[in-house]
Amino acid sequence: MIDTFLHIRDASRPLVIMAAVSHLSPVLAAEARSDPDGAAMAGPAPAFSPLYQQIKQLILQGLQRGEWRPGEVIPSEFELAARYKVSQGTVRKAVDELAAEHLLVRRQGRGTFVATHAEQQVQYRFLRLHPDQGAVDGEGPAQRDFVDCRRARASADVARALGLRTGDSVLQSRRLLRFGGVPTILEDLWLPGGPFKGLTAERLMDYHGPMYALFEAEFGVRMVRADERIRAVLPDAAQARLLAVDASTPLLSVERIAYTYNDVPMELRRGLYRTDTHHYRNQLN
Amino acid sequence: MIDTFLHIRDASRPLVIMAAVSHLSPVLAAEARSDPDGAAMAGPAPAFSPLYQQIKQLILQGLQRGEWRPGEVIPSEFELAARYKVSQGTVRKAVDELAAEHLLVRRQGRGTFVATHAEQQVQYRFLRLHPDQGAVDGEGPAQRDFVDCRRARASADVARALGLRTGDSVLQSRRLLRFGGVPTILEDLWLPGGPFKGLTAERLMDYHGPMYALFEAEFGVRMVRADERIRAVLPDAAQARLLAVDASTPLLSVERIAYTYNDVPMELRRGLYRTDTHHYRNQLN
DNA sequence: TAGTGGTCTAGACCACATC
DNA sequence: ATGTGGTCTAGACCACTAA
Repeated sequence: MIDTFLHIRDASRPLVIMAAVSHLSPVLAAEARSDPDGAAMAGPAPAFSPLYQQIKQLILQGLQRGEWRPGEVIPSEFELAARYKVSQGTVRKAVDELAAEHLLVRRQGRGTFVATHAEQQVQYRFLRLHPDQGAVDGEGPAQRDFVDCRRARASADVARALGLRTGDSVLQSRRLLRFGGVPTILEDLWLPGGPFKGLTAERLMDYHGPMYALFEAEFGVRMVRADERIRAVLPDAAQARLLAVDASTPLLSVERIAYTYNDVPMELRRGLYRTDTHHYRNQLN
Repeated sequence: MIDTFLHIRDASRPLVIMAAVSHLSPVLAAEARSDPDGAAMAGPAPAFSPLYQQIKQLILQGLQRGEWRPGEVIPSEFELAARYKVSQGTVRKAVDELAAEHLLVRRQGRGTFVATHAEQQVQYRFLRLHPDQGAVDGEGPAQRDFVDCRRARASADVARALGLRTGDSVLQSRRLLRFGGVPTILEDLWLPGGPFKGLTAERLMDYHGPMYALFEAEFGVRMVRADERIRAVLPDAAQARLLAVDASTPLLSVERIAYTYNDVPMELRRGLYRTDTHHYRNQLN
C-alpha cells in the first residue's frame, strides 16, 4: 500500500509543470547552446520544440562528437533520462526516431547501439542494383578492381557536390565491380581531402571489405543517408571498354552524394551500371 | 487529494494483468478471426503479437472493408480505444504506424483521416522524375495524350505481374506526358479487369486529374505502395517517334507494380523516361 | 467552448540477454 | 539474478480546430 503514495500529485506535479513550460522555453537551452554551429541557424527558427526533439538533438550531438562510436552501446534509457532530467518515456521517443533513421539500433535485452556499416551482413549499404534472376539477395561477393586512385584537385562540379571550393584537395578513384566475373559496375568516386586527411591511394586500394566501414573505423566518418540522380546514358570509349560492352549499349548513370550527420556531404560517386542482366530496384511508399 | 486514489493499485491491477495475458493469447482473437483470408497464412505464424499490432490489423481491415473511405475521418482515438477495449495509448501506437505508412493522416485538432490521392497537392504520387533545372518541385501541369486505350487479354508477363492468369481481361492503355510541350514520358499501363469492372476506355480518356483519385472514388481501389525496376534501354521505332527522339537515344525504362492493401497488385506500368532534361531522383536511408 | 491529436510523465509487467 | 528494451496503461496538460 505504501508505493501507492508514489503517485501523489504533490510529488509529481512540479515535474509536469516544468515539462509543460519547457515546451516554450527549453530547460535544456544551456546544454543545447554548447552546439558550436547551430543547425537551426537557417530560417526564423521555431524558437521551441518538443522535449523529446531536444533530447534527440542532444543524442545526435553525442554521436557527432564521437562520445559513442559506431558499434558501441549508448547508455540505457534510464541513464539518459537521468542525465537529461526527463522521463524514460521521453528518451524512448527520441531514441525511437533515431532508430527509425537508422542512426541507432535497438536490441532487446542488450541495449541500444550506434549503427555501423562494419559487422553487418550487407556489403553495399546503398547499392540498389539486383540481378534479374538468381539469389533473392545478392549473388555472392563482387570482385573489385581499382582502375585508378590518386589525390587530385576538385573540379567545379565535384567541389559543388561536396561543398568544397574548386581546386580543393580530393581523393579520386575509379574502380570496376564484377559479379560472377562479369564487369557490371564502373564507379568514379571523390572524397573530400580534409575529413579524410591521411587516407592514401595505397591504403584505399589495399583495403578489402566495405568502404564505409573503413571510413568509420579510421576517420570517424559515418554515412547517414544519400541522394541519387539516375539517367540513361551511352558510355564513352574508355567506359565501354572497361565494362566490355558496345559503345551503343545504354547504361544507367547513377550519381550519388552521401551525407554524414547534419547533411554534410562526404562522398560523391558516379556509377555506370549495366542493366542487361541487372536492374535498379526501388520501393515507393 | 481525492483523485490521487485513482492511481491505487487495486483498481488498475486487473487491467494490467489482462493486457499482459493478451500478449500471449489475444483477447481480440474472436473479432480478429473474422478475417476471411488470413494474411499471416505464410509461415508457421507468430501465434501471438503485441496488442497494438492486433489493433493495427483491425483498423486495416476496416480500411479494406471500406468502413472508412479515403478522405474521411476515422473515429477518435478514445472511441477506437473503447471499441477495442484497450487504452488510448495503445490505439495511438497502432495509428502511429499506419500514419507512418501513409495509410492514415493525422491532423491536430481535427482528427485522423484516411489517406487519399484526391484533394492533394501532389499530382503524381509515385513519379520520381524531376527537371534538371527550374522549379524545386514540379514544373507546372503536364499535358497528357492518350495514344491508345482498350480492353485486352493479359499476356503471360502482364498476368504474372498482376497476379492474374494469361488471357484474363485487362484494361490496357498507352499515354504520352509532355512537360512544357516536350514529350518526356511514354507510359504503358495495365489494370486488372475484375477490380476495375465497368471502367471503359472512354471513361479513362475523358477523365482529367489524378488517375489514382479516379480509382479511389469510382472503384474503391487505393494504391498503397509500389515497386519499381529501372533499366537503361533504347526505344523501338514507335517509341522513338512518340518521344521525338532518335532511336539511339538511351532512355530510362521504369516498370512499376502498384499494390493496394495486403500486397495485392492492382496496376502495372511500363514507362520510358527521357533523361536529357530530367532525372530520376531517389533518397536512400 | 468542446473535442481532437500532441507531449510528457509514471509505473507495472513481459521478453530477452548476460552473468 | 540483474538489467535491457518492449508493451500497456493511466492521467495530466498543451496546441489546434471548429462550432
